[in-house]
Amino acid sequence: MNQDTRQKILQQHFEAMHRQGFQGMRTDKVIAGMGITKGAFYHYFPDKPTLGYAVVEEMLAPGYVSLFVFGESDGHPVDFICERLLSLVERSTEAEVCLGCPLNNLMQEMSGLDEGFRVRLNRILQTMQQQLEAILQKGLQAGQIRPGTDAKQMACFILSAMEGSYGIAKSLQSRAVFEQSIRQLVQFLQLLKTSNFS
Amino acid sequence: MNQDTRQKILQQHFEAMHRQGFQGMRTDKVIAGMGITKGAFYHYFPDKPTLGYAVVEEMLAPGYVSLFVFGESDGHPVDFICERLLSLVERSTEAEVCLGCPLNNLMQEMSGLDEGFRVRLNRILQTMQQQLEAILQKGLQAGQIRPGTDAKQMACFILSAMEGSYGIAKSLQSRAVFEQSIRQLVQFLQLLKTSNFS
Amino acid sequence: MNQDTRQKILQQHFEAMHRQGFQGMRTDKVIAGMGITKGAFYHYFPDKPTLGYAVVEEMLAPGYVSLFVFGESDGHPVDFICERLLSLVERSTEAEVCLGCPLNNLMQEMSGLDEGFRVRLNRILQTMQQQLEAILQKGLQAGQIRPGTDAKQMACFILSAMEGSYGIAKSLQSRAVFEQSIRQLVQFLQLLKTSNFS
Amino acid sequence: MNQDTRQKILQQHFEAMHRQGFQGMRTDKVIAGMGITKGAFYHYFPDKPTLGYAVVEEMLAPGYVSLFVFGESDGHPVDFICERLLSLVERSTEAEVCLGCPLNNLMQEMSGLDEGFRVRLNRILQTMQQQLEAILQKGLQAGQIRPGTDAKQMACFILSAMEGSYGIAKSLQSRAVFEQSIRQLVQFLQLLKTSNFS
DNA sequence: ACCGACGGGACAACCCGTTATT
DNA sequence: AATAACGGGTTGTCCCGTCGGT
Repeated sequence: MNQDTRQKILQQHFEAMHRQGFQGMRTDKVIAGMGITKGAFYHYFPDKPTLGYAVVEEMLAPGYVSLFVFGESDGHPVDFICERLLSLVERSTEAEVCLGCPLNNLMQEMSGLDEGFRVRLNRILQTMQQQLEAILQKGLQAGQIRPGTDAKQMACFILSAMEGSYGIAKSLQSRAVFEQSIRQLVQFLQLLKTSNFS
Repeated sequence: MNQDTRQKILQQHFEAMHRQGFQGMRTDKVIAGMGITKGAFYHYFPDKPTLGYAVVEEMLAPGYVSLFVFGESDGHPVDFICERLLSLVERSTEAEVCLGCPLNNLMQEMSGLDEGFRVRLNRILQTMQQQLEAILQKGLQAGQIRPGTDAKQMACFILSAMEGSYGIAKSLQSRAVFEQSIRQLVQFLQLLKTSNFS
Repeated sequence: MNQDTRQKILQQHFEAMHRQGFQGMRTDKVIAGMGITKGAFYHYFPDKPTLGYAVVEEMLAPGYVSLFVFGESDGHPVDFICERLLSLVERSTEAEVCLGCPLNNLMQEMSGLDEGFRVRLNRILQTMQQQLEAILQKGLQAGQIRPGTDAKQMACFILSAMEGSYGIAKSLQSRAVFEQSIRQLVQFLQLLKTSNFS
Repeated sequence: MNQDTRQKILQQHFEAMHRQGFQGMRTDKVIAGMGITKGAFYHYFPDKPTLGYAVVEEMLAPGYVSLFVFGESDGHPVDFICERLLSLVERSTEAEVCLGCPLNNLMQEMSGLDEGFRVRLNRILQTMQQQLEAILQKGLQAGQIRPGTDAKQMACFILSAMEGSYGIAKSLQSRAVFEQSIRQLVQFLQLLKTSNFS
């Protein structure tokens, strides 16, 4: 396995999927654009869906499952989560926001159509949810987070608001909207802190 | 113009787009499934994109632009918004949640690819945003909403969280997730009320 | 349905199947050779197998199921069958023998691979077998055929010898072989007559 | 030359050809199924047709050319031939009959398409024909077979009926049909004996 | 207003064979 | 003796749109 060629195929198709969606992406166009041939493509991947799954697992997942990894010295749980959300904003360019969050794009397009995509995308989603849940749980036990907060539901809501912000900003083609929306989320999350309640 | 046929074409294609997306929808199949022929379709619509635009404007838009219409007797602005959000939850079935919000689906799929879709979908989005903004503004002026709240940004955030909830719930194929996520949003929104702060 | 175009598609593909077999036949080549386009082909047939089935039922079957239709005034059963077998020889040209019997060709190629072909080809085979069986039965009851002859098994054997003759002659590319082989069969069949036994 | 690998390639491809025909057989699949790679295949065979020819000569031919080898002590010529035909029936399983006679399958599929196959398959056919012819000739000279019998034509007919029986039985997927058809042939052949005529 | 035959360009997947390499 | 990457032509199928008719 020439991992170099395989990696290049994955990379180019990841970008094409990001731009046009999985269904809209044309493998032959991408292949021609790379200067390789169909033979090379089908040597590494049996078909288009399998390539798509590989893109999800090898290109998409790593960036997401490492987003909310919480260490001992990462301070207040809420601050950590907020910092991570804001880092998404800082890192993203106008162009990237306009293309949308690759994870969100694929979920909306493929989750309802293809089992293989759904399970892989949900795996990412659930990992992030569990990470957030664990962080919030820790804060609850440490008395840093307002009692009564449902860690699991809150984790789910954070993901919803985060992906929703990506989605609305994509449609409105505006990084500013993304930033504002995430900042609103962050403001709300601050209210989860024990100290912010009398 | 037999508006009946036209309407049926719109309806059937709306459902197909909801299920498979615009690109995934095959006009051939939908037409055959209706028991009519290509001639009928191309009599009313010059091509596939134009049909798509008509679906957005005539099938999609009405339901959304009427969602946040605020009357004099609708009580506290925040309560109104929350009530409207919860009505979305109540009205939706498991199946509908799994198919996703038609507006969100289309935005994620087509906003980056087709100008015609983007402007029409954004029109819906902006209408809802302005309605929410106006409602919040009213609450601010009446002293019902905590001063310092940015009405425009909050409107945008509400839409993000709402559509994000739809999106995550769709991928996880769970109406329960949708409900919990919207309820979390509602809880946060309650904190905007003046009375909830000491 | 423009039966004219459909019929031409069937005719051309029948000939191509006769020459190259079903798997070896390339629809696009045949289509191009006809001067029509893929659009026309797929308007009449959903896929290649379905076309193949139509060829079997509409092009192949008629000639075979009408071969052994026995009337009141057709004389001695054995003579009738022999006459029909010899008519096959007379009608066939050197070229036709070299291409083989279309029925036999398809049976050998497709019966083991495709259920749809097998049932349709067997339908033809069984019709011929039942016709032969009925003819022989009649001869038995009329005392024209040697008692003890198993009509069903004999019918089956006649078909085997007939198709086998086609097959061997095809491989040896020789109409003469076909003729000699059928004549041997005819000689044997004469021995079934009551009068030929002392 | 590692004859072991070469032999395994031949064996596996022989089976695949028996199942799917030469054109239907995919060298890719067979090679992958063996756990070897293309390099091994193309080390021993320059291309697919050449492999096919080797299968015919090394796998197919031996079994057929040894079928009708007549010794001094083999008794009455007709009985010998009948015994050999019945041995085919006895040796064959239901599954084998359903797959068809490898020789017959290949002849019907490839004789009209490929010169290389035709000459090799005809070589087998002609060997068997000459063997049968010689046996019958011997019987004629010894007065064991009815004078007037044309040894060459009869040899040809026997092969036709034998392969035809295989073919019809294959299509009908029934070993019983094969057995009955061969038994009918055997009964007819008994009539060639001098002693059976008054 | 609607029908249905057809054009025509994609597009995914298949599969035989070559070549550099060890 | 054998591997694995890769080339590249082919094949079946799909599907949007057109056009002449009724």
